[in-house]
Amino acid sequence: MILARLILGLLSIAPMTGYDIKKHLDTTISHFWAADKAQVYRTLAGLVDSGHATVQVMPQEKAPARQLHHITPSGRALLREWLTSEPERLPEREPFLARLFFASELDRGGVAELLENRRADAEKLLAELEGMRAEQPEPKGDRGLFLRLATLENGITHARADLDWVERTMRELP
Amino acid sequence: MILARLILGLLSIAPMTGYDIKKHLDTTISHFWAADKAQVYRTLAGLVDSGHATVQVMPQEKAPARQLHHITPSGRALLREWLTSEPERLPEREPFLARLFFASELDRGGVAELLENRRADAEKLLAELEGMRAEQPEPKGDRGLFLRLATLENGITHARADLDWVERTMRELP
DNA sequence: ATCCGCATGTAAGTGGTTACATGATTCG
DNA sequence: CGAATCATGTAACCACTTACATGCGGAT
Repeated sequence: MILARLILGLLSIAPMTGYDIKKHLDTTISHFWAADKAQVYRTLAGLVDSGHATVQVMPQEKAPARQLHHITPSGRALLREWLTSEPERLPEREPFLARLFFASELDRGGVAELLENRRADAEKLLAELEGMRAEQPEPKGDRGLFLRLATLENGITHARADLDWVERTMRELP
Repeated sequence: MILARLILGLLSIAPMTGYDIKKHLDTTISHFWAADKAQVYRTLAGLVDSGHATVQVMPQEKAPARQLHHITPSGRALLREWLTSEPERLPEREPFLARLFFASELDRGGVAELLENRRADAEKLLAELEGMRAEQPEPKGDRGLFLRLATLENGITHARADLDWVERTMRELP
């Protein structure tokens, strides 16, 4: 459902193939949504079936024909409707916290190791996100760009918070 | 998979019924993992099938018999193995950020509303988590309790970070 | 030679959600 | 009198993942 909206959002910017969409998902969108290609192709087919997108076949000599997808007016209407509808909250799912919750089955060293590994991961993630942001231009009043950057800032804020938390927890571990 | 481990974790503390497990999931565990009862019962049956748990039927007069589940040695071994195995990272999925990314389809007022709704939600979540923590005792050197509280602290840290971020974003929105 | 990028998809399986189904007891 | 709590589960569905399958061209 949300993937369908995300794809409509991308198609609202420009017509694209499944392959193009997958590339966007893996780069600019990766810090807040993941989807694999099987699902992208399936969802895209669904959007065509329901009339929210149309396909234009572009033959190529050296590769399979590009299936260029265009958003339709009903697709654009659906996108706007989604943006103003009740926000959906996904259930929380944090495998690391699940482990930590039961980590007293391990000895103190085992717990410390679990935390140290998490600290290293958090540091790496933060560096990655900061690297991405460094590549982006300043928004300078462009609201679209500002909002796209804001999603990245959100990721950075959370990554930093997680790192702070893990360092604090390591210091205080009894 | 992770739910199976979580259930083993609970059974390692005390024998429980599916109903008991569901109650724990909805309270102490709710801030980092969600599961509905259909899935709990199915997973529990799977643990029995694979020999990681056994069932003891406790008949009652006024309600259906309690199916009390006990962890087996192989179940406990599996739990420990999980705690020390490579951490799993779930794919990111943040529907709100997905919306924000494409929110320039709306006018400035629409974007401001989206952010304000998020701010209110974040504030509510933070208050809920802080309420939960207020009910908990001080760990005083009890590592198990300290770790369970740490997972809650993690939620609070992130909720606070999100609130800061949304307030900053609202102030800077062009 | 081998891997990466381009470009399409299908098949089978797992994990998770929603709705259905039952029935006694207790509290407001 | 109605809602919540205790206590069990099944059936159907949906979303998502993993593995399979193909094939050319360009770079290392």
